[in-house]
Amino acid sequence: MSGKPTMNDVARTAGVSLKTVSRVVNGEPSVTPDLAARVRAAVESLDYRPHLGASMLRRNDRRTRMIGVLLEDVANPFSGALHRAIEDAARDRGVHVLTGSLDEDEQRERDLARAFRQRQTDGLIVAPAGSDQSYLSRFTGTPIVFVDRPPSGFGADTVVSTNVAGAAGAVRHLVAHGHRRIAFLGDYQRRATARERFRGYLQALGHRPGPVVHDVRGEVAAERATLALLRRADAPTALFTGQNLITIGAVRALQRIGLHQSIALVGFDDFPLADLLDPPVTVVAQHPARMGRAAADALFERIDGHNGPPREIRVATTLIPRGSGEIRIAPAR
Amino acid sequence: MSGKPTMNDVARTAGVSLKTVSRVVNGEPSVTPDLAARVRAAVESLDYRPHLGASMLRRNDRRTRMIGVLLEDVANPFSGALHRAIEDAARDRGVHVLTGSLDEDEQRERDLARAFRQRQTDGLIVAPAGSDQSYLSRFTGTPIVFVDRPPSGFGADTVVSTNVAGAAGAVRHLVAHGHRRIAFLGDYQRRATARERFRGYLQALGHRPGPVVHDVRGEVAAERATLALLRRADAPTALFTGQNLITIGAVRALQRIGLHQSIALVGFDDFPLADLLDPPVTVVAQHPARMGRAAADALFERIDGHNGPPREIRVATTLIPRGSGEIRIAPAR
DNA sequence: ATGAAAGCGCTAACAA
DNA sequence: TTGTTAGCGCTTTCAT
Repeated sequence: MSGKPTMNDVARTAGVSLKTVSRVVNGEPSVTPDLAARVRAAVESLDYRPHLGASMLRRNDRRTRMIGVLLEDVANPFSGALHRAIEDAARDRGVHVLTGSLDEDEQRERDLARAFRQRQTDGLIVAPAGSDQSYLSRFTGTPIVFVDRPPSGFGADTVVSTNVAGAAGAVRHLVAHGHRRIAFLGDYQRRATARERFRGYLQALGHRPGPVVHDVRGEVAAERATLALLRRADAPTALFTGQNLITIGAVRALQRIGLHQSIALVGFDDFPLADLLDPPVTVVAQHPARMGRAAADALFERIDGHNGPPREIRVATTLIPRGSGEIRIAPAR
Repeated sequence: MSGKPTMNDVARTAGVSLKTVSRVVNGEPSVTPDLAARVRAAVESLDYRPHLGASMLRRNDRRTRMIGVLLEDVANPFSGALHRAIEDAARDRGVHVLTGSLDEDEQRERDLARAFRQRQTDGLIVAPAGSDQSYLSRFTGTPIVFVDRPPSGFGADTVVSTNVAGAAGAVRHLVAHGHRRIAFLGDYQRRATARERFRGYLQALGHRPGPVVHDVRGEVAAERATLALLRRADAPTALFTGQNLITIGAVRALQRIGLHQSIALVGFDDFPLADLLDPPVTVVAQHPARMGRAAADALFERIDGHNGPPREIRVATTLIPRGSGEIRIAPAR
């Protein structure tokens, strides 16, 4: 009786059997109002809370009502928005969320996936860091949904942006403003998303692509790459940046050399305060909240027993013209 | 055998007793190498993973190696940074993190705190939404640490910024640049943090405060309040904004009426891209990563049995001059 | 060094 | 309607 009270303590206090307490706690109807009241009083006076772990151990459905979410980094805005949407969907169902940041580390992806599974999470939502998810094939009984990036070597529901169409739209937008030499600055090409965005870029430009820089990683690298690009003899008149941080790095570079009003820029993925910069940055916005919701919905369907083939859910992007993408090409003189 | 393998399945496969498997799995030394090898082989071949819930149920230390973290909103950058720092500290100890967003809803705070406790989390880190945490006094055996905001009606370790000193420093910075009419725009005064920042403002200005607007909530309200302030006869020459979103709202207002180069601004709490705005925004930066780490460290100390009186841990802020706060007062003409 | 029995807190299956 | 018994997967205690 010194530690937390158990069902047995409640039973003793209420003068009923253990099972009667269980019935009341679980809202089974077949209990006399009189007894139920006594049980509830005992629960109240002892401040008894059922032990979910113990109950789940014995229960037939074996649900922990807990899911695991593996994100790139819970501190970045995109991951944060995904996380929040998943949390909201989970809350509607009384499910709690375990999270972990992967930092592009595939070892951590495997470790965390295993650890969460070992905690009997009812399912997993994964924004993959590694380039091989085949280790998940042993995860029988734990539904998995991928988000933001498609998996390799393992099939499951996947929620991703319309990367090709979004990138192509961005580049066509620049073409419509008179640009012909449009540069591409993109993330690691080993990532499917980066490849897709590059594909969209190529698609929009037909067979006349501009200068291309792949495998740009992070803001600082993007700033450097942009500066290098603009010093070239065939310097582009417009930039298409394939990712968040690359866009910000490019903005820094343009401001630094005073070309922010003359070189056009469209970035893939929106970011906070993009509309407050000078000029405001035109982006292809992804919709992380919709993506998170879609991923959670898909996961819960699977948890509820849906058993169809893997689905690919594409979430449309939105071009948001704000200024930087509408800079027209300087008239030849 | 159709579901996940249990320790018993492993024992049968390896031809040893259940307890021997338990010993091997838990790394107890007293097992013959020969038997240990057989057990490990069986574990491997069955892909056996111990059931953490079951083990924790029987174990003496009763640790789930899971903590709960209640934040304002996992999607906002400050909460995200806190969360990430806590996650990193937890990972060092093999602990996993359950999170929940409170959205300033005190009901949700109580519900989630209870729910996490019911899941036997080893401890809780709470950024309180409500103005009364006395319900936590029933949470015996579950250590709690507060972060970002102090609790009311319940004593526990608390990690907060040096709000008074930070705010006073910001205002003195403006005074040093010639300003005398410095406005204060602050969050809900029922929040201790908002009150502290206001106190710092008053402290720096002695008994000659400028125009004050309290209870500004959100970006849009801040923009409106700023516009109203600047239309007044005694319009301030400088603004001190007591919170993130208020700062951004003020920036919008200043840009909109073209006063961003003439009215000085210092904001409490840094935000992404503040340095890319025009002018770059001077802020009193908080250090959410340090705060999260400090909160996690304090919590783990408590979990490990430390039993001293509640501690208040203050994390120093940093004034980051970027431009907006160094605008000098326009010479009288 | 190994194993058998008991039991963590709870629910399923069955009985009264 | 209520209670009894068994047992979820594991660790403890105590015997061998």
